[in-house]
Amino acid sequence: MDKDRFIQVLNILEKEFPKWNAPVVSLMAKRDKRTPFQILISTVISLRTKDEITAKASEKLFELADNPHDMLKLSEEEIARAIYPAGFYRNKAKTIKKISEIMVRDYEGNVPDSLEELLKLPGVGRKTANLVLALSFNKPAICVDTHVHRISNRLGFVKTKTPEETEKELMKKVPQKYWNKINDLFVAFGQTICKPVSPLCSKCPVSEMCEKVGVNKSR
DNA sequence: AAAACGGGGGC
DNA sequence: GCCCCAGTTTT
Repeated sequence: MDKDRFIQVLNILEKEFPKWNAPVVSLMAKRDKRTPFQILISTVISLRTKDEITAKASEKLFELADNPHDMLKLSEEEIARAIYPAGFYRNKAKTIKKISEIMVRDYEGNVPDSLEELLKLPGVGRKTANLVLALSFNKPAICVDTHVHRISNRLGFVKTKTPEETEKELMKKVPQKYWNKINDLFVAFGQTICKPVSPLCSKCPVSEMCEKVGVNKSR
């Protein structure tokens, strides 16, 4: 699959899943009204967690604290309780607390806006850092989660083993103006149609361009 | 009853 | 590279 077809896929998916209105991407629904801190914390909560649950857990936590200073007033137990349904709650609570501490101590309560600084934060890897850059600071970034990794490979656009390889390949092959659309569209697409197991190829709007129609497993 | 879930860290 | 975190939803 060449570059033009990949972009064609993005365009088709964009019609299928209009911006801010994707069927299940509720984490994104209010993101333009969220502060960078809220987006960062939501993204931490979202690790290995569906976005509807993420959205609910985030709202509950933000009722208690929506900035790093207030967050530090909460105990780990209180944070864990608020985000409990999202899973990995103890790890995430610790991470949220540490991040808040670092923001207050080193960044005057702000979220750093460079990839290097974000990656230094505990619990923040490439996926999280890139998503924060894209959503909080409107910077071009390709956020490669399991959906982006899987779908890019299924389409045959890349042949990679790790998300990091996928990120590099996509950055090479896709013009920058499309970078921020990829994650949005592939997550919506991946959760509803191009699912990891038993994808709904018969309902897929881009099956004609897919090299793996009828696959039954992840890649 | 299993497997899967918008990863990341520790080893 | 492997294993852990974890409850809820889906198959």
